[in-house]
Amino acid sequence: MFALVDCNNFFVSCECVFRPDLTGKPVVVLSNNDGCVVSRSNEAKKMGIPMGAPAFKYEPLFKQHHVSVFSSNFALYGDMSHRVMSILETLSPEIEIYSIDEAFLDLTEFHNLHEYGKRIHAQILKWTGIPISIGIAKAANKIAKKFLTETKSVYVLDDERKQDKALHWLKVEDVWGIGRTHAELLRKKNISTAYQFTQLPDAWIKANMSITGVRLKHDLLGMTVLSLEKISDKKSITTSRSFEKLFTDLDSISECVNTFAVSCAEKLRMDNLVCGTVAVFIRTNHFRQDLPQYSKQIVLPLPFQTNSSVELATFATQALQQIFVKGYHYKKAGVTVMNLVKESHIQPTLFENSNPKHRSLMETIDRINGIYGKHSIRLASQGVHKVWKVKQERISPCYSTKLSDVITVNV
DNA sequence: CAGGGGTAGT
DNA sequence: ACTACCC
Repeated sequence: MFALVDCNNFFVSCECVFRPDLTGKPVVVLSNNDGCVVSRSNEAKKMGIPMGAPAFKYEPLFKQHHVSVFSSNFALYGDMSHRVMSILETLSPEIEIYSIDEAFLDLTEFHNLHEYGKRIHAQILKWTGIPISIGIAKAANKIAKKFLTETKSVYVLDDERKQDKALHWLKVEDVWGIGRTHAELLRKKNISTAYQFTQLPDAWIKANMSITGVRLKHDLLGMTVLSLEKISDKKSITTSRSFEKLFTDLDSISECVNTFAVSCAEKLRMDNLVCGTVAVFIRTNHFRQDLPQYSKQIVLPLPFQTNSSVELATFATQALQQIFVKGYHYKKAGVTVMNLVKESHIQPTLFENSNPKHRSLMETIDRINGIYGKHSIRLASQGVHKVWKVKQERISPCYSTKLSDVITVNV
């Protein structure tokens, strides 16, 4: 038996741990740049604020109903996630961390699973303040997440009857693995429950939803025995941002792309990885239907594997020059590094002998930036005056990761 | 005035 | 290159 543990309204719950006065009130957390709603308290959900709602459109509603609005504080959420996961690690012999707020546990060796689930729930709540939901089922599939998490805090699907009931109850659009497009397709075919989906012929599913759809059907029917997946190595790293305004000139975008490339290089070095390929994309604002649209990505294989900020920035700039077209208003760009390899497994090339390039220079820069702040030393190509900033007007303190933000308790 | 970071399949 | 999906 496996458990799926899911933190309830995770980002909002993190904020409420340190603001208990907000418990039971409408609270939302916004995405980067204060763009969209990405986490909602139950009260905010009840008010009809949808997931992904653009903040500017809902500003009047926030005001009117005194909704507490927070910018995203990933230092806080990352730390709270780490706390939850480390406790879970002590409660199960094996755990697969699926995302910042979800994990699978192997409970094979435990008896009285309902009881054990309640114990996990109580301990996480008491030690972190985060409420969680736990679904326990035969396979580590994501079968009825909704069923498991919306009925009560612990739900055990331990026999055929309950499994079947879940399939009938679960709306097809709520199945993990069925997104907007396929949900609509299935609706048109009058398929509304997960059970009805499992009754479709494999051939139809394969033709319309590809091999992943067929696998999903088999997972739902319990035909596949899944187990905890090895936490796999990262396959790519992306840094991308929307710009604060529309850019039309190559120079401005180039400064951004250089900064993204440097950020990717830093992430690579943090994981002791090098990359063999870099990709760059740029795109216009697709909400502006009054402006001509353009979106392009280019993939550039590198002549040698590297994690040097200097090299990656140089190659990313070259790539950008190949896809930049004058005359468009650009809104977003990004850099992705791929073909990641451990630094210790570098394939030496015939004509390059200092791999990864600039090693000691990068170590020095990382150390200095670690002491004096992120962009203390940067490439001139990142822009001399420009400091990259995201809109975060309503960010909460870093209660648990920054000494000066630790709360004071008056006794 | 509308996010960012991933994976997999065709 | 593009689509669909996940959080």
